Amino acid sequence: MSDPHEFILQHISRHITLSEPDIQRFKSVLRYRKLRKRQYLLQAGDVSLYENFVLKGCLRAYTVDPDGTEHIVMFAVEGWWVSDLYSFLTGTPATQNIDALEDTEVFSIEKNDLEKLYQQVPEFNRMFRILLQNAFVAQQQRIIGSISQTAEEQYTSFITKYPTLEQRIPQNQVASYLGLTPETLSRIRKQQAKK
Amino acid sequence: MSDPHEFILQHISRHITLSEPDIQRFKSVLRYRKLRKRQYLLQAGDVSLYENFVLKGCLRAYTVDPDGTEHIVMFAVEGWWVSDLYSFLTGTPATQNIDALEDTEVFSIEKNDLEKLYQQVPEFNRMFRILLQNAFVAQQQRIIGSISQTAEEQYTSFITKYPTLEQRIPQNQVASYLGLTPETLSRIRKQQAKK
DNA sequence: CGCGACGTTGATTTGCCTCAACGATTGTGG
DNA sequence: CCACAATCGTTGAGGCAAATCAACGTCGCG
Repeated sequence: MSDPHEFILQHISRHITLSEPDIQRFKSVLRYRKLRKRQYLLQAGDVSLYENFVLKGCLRAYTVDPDGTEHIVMFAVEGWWVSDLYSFLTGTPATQNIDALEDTEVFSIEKNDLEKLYQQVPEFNRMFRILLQNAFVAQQQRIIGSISQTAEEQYTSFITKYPTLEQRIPQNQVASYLGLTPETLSRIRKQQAKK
Repeated sequence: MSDPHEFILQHISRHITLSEPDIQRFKSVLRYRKLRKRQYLLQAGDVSLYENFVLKGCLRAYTVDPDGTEHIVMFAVEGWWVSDLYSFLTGTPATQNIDALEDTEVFSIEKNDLEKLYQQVPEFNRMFRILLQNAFVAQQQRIIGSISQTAEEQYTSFITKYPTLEQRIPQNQVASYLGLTPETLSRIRKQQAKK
C-alpha cells in the first residue's frame, strides 16, 4: 500500500493477467495526483480528459440543476474508477462536477493513452468491459429502486449495500444521492431509531 | 434486411471489423428466435442464459414488486441488446422478466458461446465495452433525471430522446418506465396539449 | 472567538398516488 | 358476425409522502 502502483496492479490482477512489459506500459501512462478536501478533479464545462482511479480518499460526481441544487451521480472510494464518461467519450464539455469529500489520491489516465493501451494491450478491453458490466448492473438496480421504492426503502437498501460509505459520507450527501432532501433523510433516520 | 444475419453484421461493423472466418464463427453461435406478442423471452426465477439482439419488434424488461406492480427497466427495439445481465453474469435466478410488446425476432447467444467468442475474437471485448459505455451513460442520465426532475420534465426528456418509441409503446408502459402511474401520465399529456 | 457547515425539528404546502367510475377499442369465443 | 371480456386511456375526488420554508443547536475550523 505504500506504493500506489502496487494497489492499482492488485486491483487489475483481479480481472486480467499482464506480462511484465505490459505492466510497464501501463505504469507509464498513470499520472499520480493529490486532491485536498473540496478540491475539484473536474468542473462542469471543462472537458473530461481523464479516466481516474481512486487510490485513497473519496470523490463525488454530481450535477447542479438550474436552481442550484446538487444531485450526486456517484461516489468513488478506494478502488473505483470515475470520470464524466459522456464528456470523456465525446469530448464535449462535462455536465458533471467531480470533487473530493476527503483528501484524496488518484491515478489519472489520459484519453489518448487509454486508447493506445486498448490497442497495445487488448486485455484492457476485457477488463473495462467487465467493470462496465458490473457498473451497469449496479446502476440498473439503483434505477429500479428509485422508481419503485419509498424513500425509507431506498435508504435501507443504500446502507445495506454500502455500509462503509454510510460511515464516512455526510448525511446531506447521501440524501442528495438518493434524491431526497436532508430534512427528509433526517426524519427517516429518526423513524428507524425507534427500533 | 431479408437476411437477419445481414442486419446484425451491419450493426457490428459500426464498431469492429471482422475477418471472414470470424464472421463465420460469429454466425455459428447465433440462434434465431421468434416471439409472439406477450410471449416471454425470460421469466423471473429462471436463469438468463442468453444475450439477445433484437432484429425486429420490441421487448420490455421489467421487475414486479411485492404488490404486483410492474416497473420497466428498459425497452429494446431493433438493434438493441437485452438480457437480465446480473443473472446472465452470475448464473443466479433472474429478477427481471423480458417479454414482447410486439411480434419480435431476436438472435440469442448462449453464455458459453459468448465467452468463447471473447477469447477467439478479442474484438468482441472491444465492441461490448463500447456498447456498455454508451448504455452506462444513458442510464446515468436516466438516474439524474429521476432524482432531479419533475414527472413532466422526465416525460418531456423521454419523448425528446426516444421519439419513435413514444409512437409504438402503450402509454401505461411509458408511465411504468418513468416510475409514474398511468393516471399521472395521462394528466401530464393533457396539460401539455394546452400549448 | 465567530462564522459556516451540518443536522434536527416543526408547520405548511404540493405533486403524485390511490381509488373509483366510465368510454373507446380490440380481440375472442360461441 | 355478434356479444362479451379484457385492455387502455381518461377524468374526478380525496389522501399521503415528501418538499418547502423557517428556526435553532452543535460542532469544527480559520
